[in-house]
Amino acid sequence: MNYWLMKSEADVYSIDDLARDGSTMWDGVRNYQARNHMKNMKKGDIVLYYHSRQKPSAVTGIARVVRESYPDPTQFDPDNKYFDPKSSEDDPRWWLVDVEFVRKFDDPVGLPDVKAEKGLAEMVLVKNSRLSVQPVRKAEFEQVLKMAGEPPL
DNA sequence: GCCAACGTTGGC
DNA sequence: GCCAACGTTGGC
Repeated sequence: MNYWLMKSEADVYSIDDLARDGSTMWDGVRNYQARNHMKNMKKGDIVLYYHSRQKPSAVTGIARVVRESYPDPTQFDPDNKYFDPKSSEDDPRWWLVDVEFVRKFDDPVGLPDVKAEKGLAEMVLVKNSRLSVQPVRKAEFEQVLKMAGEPPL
């Protein structure tokens, strides 16, 4: 089983929205690296849920992959903001997964805390702040859980 | 709200 | 195939 981190802006789709909906399509990713990570996700993989562009940005909970990659339907819809005229149903360019709610942290782990933690210095989140879907090492996942004061999964 | 870092596009 | 121009992300 693998671990990942996925970013969302809290006012666009927060961990509370995911808790309410139960599960969601992770649509709208238009970055090849992020897409490739989603293509590699397996059912049951665990996801750290991260809120970006807020004060402070923070890991706010945990989600789980419930459906492995399939074409992002928004790329084919001309009325959708994520429409991609260069993509086709025969050869889709963008793929996504479905994730389900697992847990919301009572005490989110803020980015400054992540950066201050020596054991997390190699996290993609610290090294490349722009990637919206990124791999996480098992030890990193466990460290973040510990910092949140959360019991193991 | 600013702007640095990064990714993509397109002219040549 | 290079690289300047442009657009977007996201920390601050």
